[in-house]
Amino acid sequence: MSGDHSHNDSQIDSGSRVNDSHKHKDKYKDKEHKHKDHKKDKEREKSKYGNSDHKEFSEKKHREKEKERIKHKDGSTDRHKDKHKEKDQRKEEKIKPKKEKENGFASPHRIKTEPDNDDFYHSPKSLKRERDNDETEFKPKKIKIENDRVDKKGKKRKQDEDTKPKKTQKNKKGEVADGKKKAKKEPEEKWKWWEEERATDGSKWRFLEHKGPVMAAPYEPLPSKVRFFYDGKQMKLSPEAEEVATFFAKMLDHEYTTKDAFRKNFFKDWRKEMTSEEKSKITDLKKCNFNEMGEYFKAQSEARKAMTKDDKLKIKVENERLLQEYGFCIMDNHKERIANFRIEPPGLFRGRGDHPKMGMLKRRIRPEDIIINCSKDSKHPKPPPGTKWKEVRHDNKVTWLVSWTENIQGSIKYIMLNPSSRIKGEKDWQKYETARNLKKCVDRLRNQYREDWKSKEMRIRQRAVALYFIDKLALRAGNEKEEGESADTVGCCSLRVEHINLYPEKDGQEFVVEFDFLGKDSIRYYNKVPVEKRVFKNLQLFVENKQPEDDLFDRLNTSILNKHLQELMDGLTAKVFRTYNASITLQQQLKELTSPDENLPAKILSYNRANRAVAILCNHQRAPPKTFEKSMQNLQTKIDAKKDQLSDAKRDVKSAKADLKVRRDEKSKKAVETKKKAVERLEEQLMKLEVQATDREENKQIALGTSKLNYLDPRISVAWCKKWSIPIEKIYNKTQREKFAWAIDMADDDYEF
DNA sequence: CAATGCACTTAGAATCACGTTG
DNA sequence: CAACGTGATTCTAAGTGCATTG
Repeated sequence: MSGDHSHNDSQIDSGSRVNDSHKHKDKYKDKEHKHKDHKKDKEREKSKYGNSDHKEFSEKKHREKEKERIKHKDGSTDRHKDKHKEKDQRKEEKIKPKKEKENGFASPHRIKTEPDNDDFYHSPKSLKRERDNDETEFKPKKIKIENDRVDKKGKKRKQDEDTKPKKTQKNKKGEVADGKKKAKKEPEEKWKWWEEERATDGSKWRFLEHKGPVMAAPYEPLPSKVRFFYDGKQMKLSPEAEEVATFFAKMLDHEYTTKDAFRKNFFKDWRKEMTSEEKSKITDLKKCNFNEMGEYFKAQSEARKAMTKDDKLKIKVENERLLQEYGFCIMDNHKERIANFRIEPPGLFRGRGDHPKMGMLKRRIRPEDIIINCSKDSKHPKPPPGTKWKEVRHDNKVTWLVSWTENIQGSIKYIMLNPSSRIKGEKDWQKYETARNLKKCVDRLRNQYREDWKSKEMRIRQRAVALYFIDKLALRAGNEKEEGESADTVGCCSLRVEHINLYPEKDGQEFVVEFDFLGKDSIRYYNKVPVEKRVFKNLQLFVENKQPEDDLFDRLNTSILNKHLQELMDGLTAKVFRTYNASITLQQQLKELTSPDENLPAKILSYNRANRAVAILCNHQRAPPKTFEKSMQNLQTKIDAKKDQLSDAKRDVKSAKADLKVRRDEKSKKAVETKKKAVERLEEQLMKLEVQATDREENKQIALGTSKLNYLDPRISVAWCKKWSIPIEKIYNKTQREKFAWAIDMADDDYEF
C-alpha cells in the first residue's frame, strides 16, 4: 500500500471538530432516529442474496506456514537461553546492600537498580546486544517465569533483591554528596526489562505495593466577599450548591457555557445539590450571576502567577514530595512510575463534540468509592483517617492499582503505570511485533479481500470492502455506540450511508468516494478517494434502497470483522492495520525523504515530514494554535533580520577581500577568514530558521504527537537516528526517551520494521 | 449472539514550566 | 524582571477489543 496515501491531503484544512461550526451542525444533529432500521435492512439484504455459507478459505495452511517460518528464523530460541545465562551471571555480580528507605514502602524488597547508561545511544557497536537482529524474539506466550522469583507467598526473592550494580551505588553517593539539587535527578535506574523473560500464565505481576491515590483537595468555601446573585439579588449558597456553582464560574469564558446542552445538564445537576430552599428560588440559569465568582478565580490564578519565587518553590517542593510519596509503586522488585496517581477532582463533565451529557456534574470521589489492587503481602495503602476503601483486592491478572466508577457514563476509571514501566512497555513492544507480523502476510490478506469483493455473499463483500477502507485509509474499527450516551461519531464498521458520497467521476478521476464523518473525539474526517471499480460497484450496492441514516455495512460489525481477522493471522484485529500502515509509511517516507548530504536541520525536517505523512494518514488533527499567525510572523521577522545580517556580512567579506588585495599581509588574510566564517554561520542560522518556518507552517493543523507516541514503531526512528548520526534527543524528548528506552537500547541502524 | 462489563490504548485540550525577549 | 511563546506534561475523554452474561 505504498505511497498510496497522498490523497489524504485533502482532509486537512477542511475544518476540524465540526460540531462547533454551524455549517455542519444541521447535518449531524437531530439524528434521534438514526439507524433504527438495521433489522429491516438485514432482512432486505438476506432475501436479495440468499444465505449460502460455503466457501470458507483454507487460510489456515498459510498461517501454519507463517508460524513455521517464524519459528525457524535464526534459531532465536537457543540464543535466548544463552543470553539469560549471561544475564544471571551479571546478576550475581551486582550484590549490594539495601539502602534507600524513603517513600515509606514497608516491604523489604530491594529495588533493583541498573547502571545509568546515559550514553547508550552513542555506545559503540560492540556493546550491541544479541537481541538486536532478533526479529522474532518477541514471544510473549512462550516464556516461563524465572524460578528464583516465583514465590506465591511473596517471601522475598533473595537473589534479585540483593542485587544492584556497583555503578549505581557510586552514583548514589555522588548524588548525596552533591546535595539537594542532584537528588531531584532521582535515584532512577535503568532496568532493562526487555532483556528479561515474561510470564506466561496471564499474570501481570507477582508483587505490587503502592500508597494508594491522592484524593482530590476538599472544597474550600469562598470568602464571603465573593457574592452570587440571583435575579439581581445577592444570595448566599449552601456549601454544596456553592461548590457546584464554582465549577460553572470557573468555565465562564469557555464556549461550553454557551451551549444549550451544557447549561441544561449543569442546571439539572446543580439543582440536585441545592437545599430545598435554594431549589425553590433558583429556577432559571439565565438569572444566575456568577461573575464575581469567576473574577475571583481569575484573580486567584493571577495571584498564583505573581507569587514570589520562594512561594513558587514551596509549591514545587510540595508537589515533588507528593510525587515521591504517591507517584511510584513497587512492582516485582522494581520501583515504577505511576501515570495518574491523583483521583480526578469533581467538576463539570467536558464531553467532546456534541456530547449529550456535557455539563453534568462529575461527582467527587470518596474513599468508599475506591477499589485498591495490590499484593496480599504488601503494605496496603491506608484510606484517609475515618474512611474506608470500597474494597482491597489482590488481582494480579490486571495492571491497575486503583479503580473507581465514574458517574457520568458509569464506566470504570483506573490508576495505572507510566508508559516507561515494564508493564506498559512490554505491551507496546508486543503491539509493534504484531504489526510486523501483519507486514509478513499483508499481501496475502489484500489479495484475499480483493477476491472477497466478488463474493456472492453480502456479508463477505461488506467485510472485504470495510477491510479495504481500514487498510487503505487507516480508518478505525468503529464499534457500535449506545445512542444518546455520547457524541454521534463513527468508525469504519459504523459508517452510515450519509457519511459517503459516490461519484462515478469527479475531478477527472473515476470512481471517487467522498468521506465526510466525525470520528473519535468528533474530529472530522474528510477525504475524497478514487477506489477500484469493484469497490465502487459494491458500495453502490450497499447503499441501494437505504436511508441516509442506515448503516453502510449492515451485515458487519467489529466483532465479526475481528473474528475474521483473527482467523487470518494470530493476534490480528482492525487496529493493527493502523499501526502497521503508520509504521510502514514512516519507514518508507524516511527512506524517500532523507538525503545523505543534507545538514542536520534539514534531516530533521525530513523526519518531521515523514512523521507528518503518518499523522495525515491517521487524521491526527489539532486546532491551529491561537497564536499561530502571530508566531509565524515573528519567525518571518527573524528571518528577514537574519537576511539583512547576512548581506551585511557578505559585504564585509568583500571589503575585507579588497583589503587583502591591497595589503597582502597576514592580518588581512585572517580578517577575510573570520568574515567568511561569520557568513557561513549566518547562512546556517538563516537556513535553520527557514526550515523551522516550513516545518511549522506545514504543521499548522496537524498533530504529530499522537502518531509518534502510539503508532510509529520507535525502532524505526532509532535506526534512522543511528544511520544518520542524529542525536536521539532531536527526535524524542525526555519523556519519550523513557517510554521508548527499550527501542533505543535495542534497535540498530539496520533495523527494519 | 446481543448486551454488558471490564481493561486497556489512544486522543486532543488544558495547564504547566521554562527559556527568551523586550 | 515581566510578558510572552513554546514545548512538555497532565488530564481525562473516547476509543478498541475481549470476556462474561443472559
